[in-house]
Amino acid sequence: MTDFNDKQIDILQAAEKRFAEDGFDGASVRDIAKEANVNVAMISYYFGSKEKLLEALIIYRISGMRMELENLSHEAISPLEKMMKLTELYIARINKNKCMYQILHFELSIKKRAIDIKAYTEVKRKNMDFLHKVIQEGQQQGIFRKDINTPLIPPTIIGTFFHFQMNRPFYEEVLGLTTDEAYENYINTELTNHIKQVIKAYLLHEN
Amino acid sequence: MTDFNDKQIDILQAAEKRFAEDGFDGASVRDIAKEANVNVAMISYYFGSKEKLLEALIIYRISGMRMELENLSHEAISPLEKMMKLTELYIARINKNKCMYQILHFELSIKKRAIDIKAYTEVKRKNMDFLHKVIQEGQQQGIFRKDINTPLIPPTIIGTFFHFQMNRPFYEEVLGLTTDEAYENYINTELTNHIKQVIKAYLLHEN
Amino acid sequence: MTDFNDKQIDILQAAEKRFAEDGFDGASVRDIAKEANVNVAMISYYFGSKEKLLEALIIYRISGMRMELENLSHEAISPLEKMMKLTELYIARINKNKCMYQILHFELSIKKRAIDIKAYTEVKRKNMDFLHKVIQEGQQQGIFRKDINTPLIPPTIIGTFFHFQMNRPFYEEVLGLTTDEAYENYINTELTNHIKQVIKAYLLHEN
Amino acid sequence: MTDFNDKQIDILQAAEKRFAEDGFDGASVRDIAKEANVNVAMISYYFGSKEKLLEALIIYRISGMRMELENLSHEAISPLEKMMKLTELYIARINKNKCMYQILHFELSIKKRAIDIKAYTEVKRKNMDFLHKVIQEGQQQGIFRKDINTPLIPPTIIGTFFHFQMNRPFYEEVLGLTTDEAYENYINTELTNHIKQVIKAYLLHEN
DNA sequence: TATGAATGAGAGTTCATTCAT
DNA sequence: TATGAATGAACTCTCATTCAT
Repeated sequence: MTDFNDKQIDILQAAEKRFAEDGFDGASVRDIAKEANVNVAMISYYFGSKEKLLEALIIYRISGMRMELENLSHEAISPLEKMMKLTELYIARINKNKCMYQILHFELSIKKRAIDIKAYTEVKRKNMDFLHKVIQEGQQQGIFRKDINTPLIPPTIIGTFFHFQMNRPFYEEVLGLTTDEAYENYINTELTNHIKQVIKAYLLHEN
Repeated sequence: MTDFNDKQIDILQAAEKRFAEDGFDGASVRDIAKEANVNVAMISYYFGSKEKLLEALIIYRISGMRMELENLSHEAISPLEKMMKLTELYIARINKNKCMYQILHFELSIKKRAIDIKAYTEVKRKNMDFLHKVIQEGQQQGIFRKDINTPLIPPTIIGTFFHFQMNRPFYEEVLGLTTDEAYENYINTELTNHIKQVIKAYLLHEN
Repeated sequence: MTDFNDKQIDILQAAEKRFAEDGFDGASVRDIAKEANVNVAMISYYFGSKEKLLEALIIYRISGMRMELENLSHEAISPLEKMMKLTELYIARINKNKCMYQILHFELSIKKRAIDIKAYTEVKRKNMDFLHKVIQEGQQQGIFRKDINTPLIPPTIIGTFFHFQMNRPFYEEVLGLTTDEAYENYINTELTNHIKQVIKAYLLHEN
Repeated sequence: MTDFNDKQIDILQAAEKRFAEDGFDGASVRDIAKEANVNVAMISYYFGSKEKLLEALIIYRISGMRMELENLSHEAISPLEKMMKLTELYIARINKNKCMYQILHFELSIKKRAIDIKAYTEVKRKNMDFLHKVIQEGQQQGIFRKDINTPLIPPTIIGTFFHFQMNRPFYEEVLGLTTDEAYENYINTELTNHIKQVIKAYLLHEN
C-alpha cells in the first residue's frame, strides 16, 4: 500500500499542500492536478476519488512517522531527560509534518467525513504506551509527582504548539515576528523551551 | 451591527452548527437554510453572501464574549488564585463557544480566505493585557517564577483543551468515555484540573 | 391611461434610463426602484409587472410624440422646403427621444417579447401619410423625381442617425469627438446636414 | 484563436441565434446549450463564461468578414461603379450577418458591458479607408461632388438597411410583405436599389 | 395606500467523476 | 497506461413577484 510511483507521489505532495492551505473541501482536484503538473483524470485514475486520495495521503505520511522512540527507549538517561527529549521529538515531528497535522486536525473534528484513521490512532497509541512507561519509571524513582494524567500530556504538548501555529497572524503581530525565519526561529527556541518548561514543572512539582 | 432579528439569529445558529460540523466549504447554504427552517434566498437576503454570513457570525459570537475578566480584576484574591480562576474562565468560555472556536481556528489557519478577525484579535489582546498584569503582580510578590513567557500561556490553556476536543474519537476510546455526558464530565473535571495543575506548576516552580 | 402621478412618472423616467442603458433584461426592477427612489414593491404595485412597466413607458413616451407635422402642413412653403423641415423635425425628435428609440428598436427586433406597439405603429403611419402627401405634391410640381420609394425615406433618415448613435465609440474616435458636447454638436450640424443633403439629392435627381 | 472544433461551432451558432433573438441578457446559457444539443457545462468548459462566449462569437464572425474589397480595388471600373458595387457588398454582408450585426448594435449601444470590439473596429476602419480612396478618385475625376462627408456614408447604407430590418413588423404590414421570401426579396431588390439610388444621387449632385 | 419581509424559480458557474481512446 | 473530452449534479446568488400589514 505504501509503494507509490513518482506521479503518485507528486500528486500526494500537491494534495497535502492544497488540503492544508485550502481545506479538503476548499481544494479542488483541478487545483491539485495543476500543482502536481498532471492530468485531472489521473487523480481519479490512481486514487479512485478525492476522498480516497486523502486517505492515501494520511497513510503515506503517517507511515513515514514510525517513531524514533525506539532508539530513545534504550538510551541510558534519566526519565526526566527522556521526557525532555520526547517533548522535543514531539515538537520536531509536528513541526515537520505541519501540513499533515493541520489536515488531520480539521478532518478529525469534522463529523461529515469518516476517514480511516486507524494508522493515525495506532501511532498515537504506541506513543502513549511509551510515554506511560517513562512516566511510571519517573514515578517509581520518586522524581515525578504521583497524580500525573498521562493521556493529557500529548494534548498539552501538541495543543500548545498547534494553537500557536493556528493563530499565527495574531502572534506574529504580538511578538513582532515579521519574517518566516523569525517565526520558525521562535518556534525552535522560545516555544519549544516554553513547552519543555511547562512539562518539566508539571512532572516534578506536586502543588 | 449586533442587532439581529429572530430569523437572522436562527440562521446564525444554524450556520454555526453547520460550519463547525462540516467546515465552511463543506456546508452549503442550502444545508444551513434547511437547518434554520428558512428559505435559501433568505440567507443572501439578510447577509448578502455566504462569506458575509460567516463574518456576521464571528462578530455576533465574539461580541458575546466580552470578558468577565473585569470582575476578576477587582477581587481581593492572590495572583495564583486569580490565575486559577482565569484558567477556569478560559476553559469555560472555550467550552461554551466550542463551535465558534472550531470555525475560527480552521479559518485562521487557512490561507484561502481573508476574513475580518479584528474583533477576535481585540478580545485576545485584552485578555493578554489582563494576563500580563496578573503575572507581573505574582512576580512582584515573589510567588511566580521570573522567566514566564506570558504570550504562550493562552496557547497552553486553549491548545490543550482544543487538542483534546479535536481528537475526541481517540480519547473517547482511550479513556473509555462512551457517552456525551461522560466526555463532558471528563472535560469539566479531569481536563480542567490537568490544565490548572500544569499552569500552576509552571508559574510556581523555576526548574 | 396617460394620467400618471408623480411617483409613477419618477418610476417611468428611471425605467427609461435603465432600460436604455442596460437593456430590458439587463435592468433589474431593483435598479429602477433605486434610481427612482421608491420601494421595489411599488413597481409591481403601480404597473403590475416589469413587462407592463415597459408598455406603460412606451405609451407614455409616444403619446408625447404627437407630431408637430400638422403645423408644417399648413405652412406656405415649397415641397422641398417642407421635406427639409420634416427631416429636421425627424432628427430633432429622435435626438430628443434617444432613449425611447433605443429601447424600442431593441424590443422590436427581439422575437422574445410581444409588446403592444400599436401606439408606435400609429404614429409611424401618420408620419408616413404626411410624407406621402408632401412627396406627391413635389412630384406633381415636377420638382421631385418620379421613382421615389416613400416608405424607405424614414428608414434613411432615422437609420442613418441611429447607426451613428449606436456606433458612437467608433465615430468618437474616427472624428475626434472627445466630449459629449462635441458629439452632440456634430449631430446637430454635420450629421443633420448630411442627412438633409442625402434626402435632397435623392428627391431632386433622377439618376 | 479562430480555430474552433465542431462542438464549439455548434455552440457559437446556437449562441448567435439566441443572442440575436433574445438579446444577450435574455438568452440563458441553458437555452443556448439546448439549441446546440450540448451539455450546459460545456459552454463554460469551452468558453469560460457567457461573456467570453459572446466575445468568441464576435471574433469568430468578424474574422469571417475579411472584406472582398481587395478584389474590388483592382477592377478597372469607374468610381461610381465602384461605389455601387461597394454598396451592394455592404448590404450583402450585413444581410448575411444580420444576427451578428443585431447583436453588435445592441451591445455597442449598451453602457453596461465593455466587450472587446477591436476586431470590429479594425474592419470598419479598413472599409472606411477604401471608401475614402474611391471617393477621392471620383472627386478628382470631377464626377463626385466636393463636399462629401465620407465617414457618414456607411451609416447611411447600414443604418437604412438596419432600420428596415428592425421595424420589420411595421414594414411587413405597410408593404404587404406577408412571407419571409417576400420580405427577403424586397430587401434584395427594392431596398438595395433605394439605397444605391440614395448614395448615387448624393455623390453626383451638389445641391 | 404603500411597503418591508419573504420566496420560488432560475440564473451562471464549478465540481468530481466517467469514458472512449 | 494515460488522458482530453464531456457531463450530471450541485453550488451560490439574483431575480421578479407576492403578501401581510
